Amino acid sequence: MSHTLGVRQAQKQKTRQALLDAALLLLEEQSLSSLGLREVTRAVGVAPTAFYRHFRSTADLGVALVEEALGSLHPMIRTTVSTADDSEERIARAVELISRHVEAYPAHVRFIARERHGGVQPVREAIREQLVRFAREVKDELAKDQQAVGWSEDDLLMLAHLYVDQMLITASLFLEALDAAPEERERVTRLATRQLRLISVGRRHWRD
Amino acid sequence: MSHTLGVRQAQKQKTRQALLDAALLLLEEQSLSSLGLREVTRAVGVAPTAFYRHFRSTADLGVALVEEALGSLHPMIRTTVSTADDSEERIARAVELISRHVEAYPAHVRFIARERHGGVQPVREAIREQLVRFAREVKDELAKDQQAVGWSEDDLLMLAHLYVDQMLITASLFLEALDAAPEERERVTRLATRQLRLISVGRRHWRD
DNA sequence: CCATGCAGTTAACAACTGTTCTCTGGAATT
DNA sequence: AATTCCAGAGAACAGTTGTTAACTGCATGG
Repeated sequence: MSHTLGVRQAQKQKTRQALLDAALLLLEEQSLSSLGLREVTRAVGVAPTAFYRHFRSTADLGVALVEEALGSLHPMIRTTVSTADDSEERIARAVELISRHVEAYPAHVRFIARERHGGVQPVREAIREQLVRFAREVKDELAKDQQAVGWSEDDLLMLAHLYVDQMLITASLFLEALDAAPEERERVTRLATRQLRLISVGRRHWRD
Repeated sequence: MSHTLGVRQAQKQKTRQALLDAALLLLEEQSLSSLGLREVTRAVGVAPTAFYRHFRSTADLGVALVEEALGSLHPMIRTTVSTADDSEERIARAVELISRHVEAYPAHVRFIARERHGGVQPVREAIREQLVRFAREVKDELAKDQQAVGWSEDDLLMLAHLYVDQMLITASLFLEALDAAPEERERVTRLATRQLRLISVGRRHWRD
């Protein structure tokens, strides 16, 4: 806001972003726990020691990637779930939204799916933390709906987590189908749609 | 069956199992894609080159671990879902069964959760293949139930995948809660129970 | 009993890793 | 205009990795 940051810091952020981008690319066919510091700097074209100017370790870089990746997932999840009442068209729209997001940011989706249960503890925790935040937001969104009158806070949070997990599973399926035949993507769409539908039916008849 | 296998092959299988065990132990705090061949042999106490007598690569060892880990998950999933009609007590029993399994084979559960979306393609495919098999079996089990009269094959398979995924999510939550306070495990139990309950409600009111 | 098979060993290789210390050029500050 | 600061370079380190080749000892089958 105050002023455009100097040439110095601009260049620094530029190489920092280059490191993040290169890492994300390399992580398409390996996990973070095997990603080497030199490997990343080599891909960017800077000296290995330059890495330390930006990150303490590759685990540290991983945590930064969590922020970036879930920063892009955030608006997607909000939009998806805020329109997640039961009507058939809205479920279809939610699935479509997930599909589009996977096409737009495949590397981000892959990273989160892979490192959520991956071998680097700080990264796992960062992801878990963010997903808990998301679930809470989803819960707040669900609470606004008229369907939620008889629901306890705990039950709403339970449903929210179900939605968030289901969303990640669906995104992961779309990811696997990315370079497959279009009919495969159609299959995933229909599967995800019906699973969401079943959850919605359960939600509608919960208070019995 | 035919005859007890010779001293030679017995010893071979013994070190092979030792390699698998050591690998599983090392994989508690890293992913397969960073697991080194020498690391494993060092832990067992054999020469690095001995590794090649049993596995082509660590990826190959990973595929073998999939067989082992899902071999132990197999009966668990069958039992869980075959008793998965709607009654409250049976849901509770299923969750209890998952919890017990995680306590009995934490390393197996961790391995599957971690490598399902991990960085080693052959292992990912092996896991996916096995889970599809499981889902098919679960589908067949569901088809036997009286509730399944109006259901199409596709819808049954859809529900089966939902159950399988939910089971893995729950197992993973129990795993994280393993060395936490007992109250945390109780929280996971109640969460998983209600999520399964919601799916059951959706299942009961599906044909509307 | 002797010859073969084969699980595991030893040694060596080129390549790679993370981390340290020292240095440099140019932007930022005074 | 002079000084400080600091992102990145360069070189070197001890340690690691996967893979090769040639070997040894012992259980096995003829």
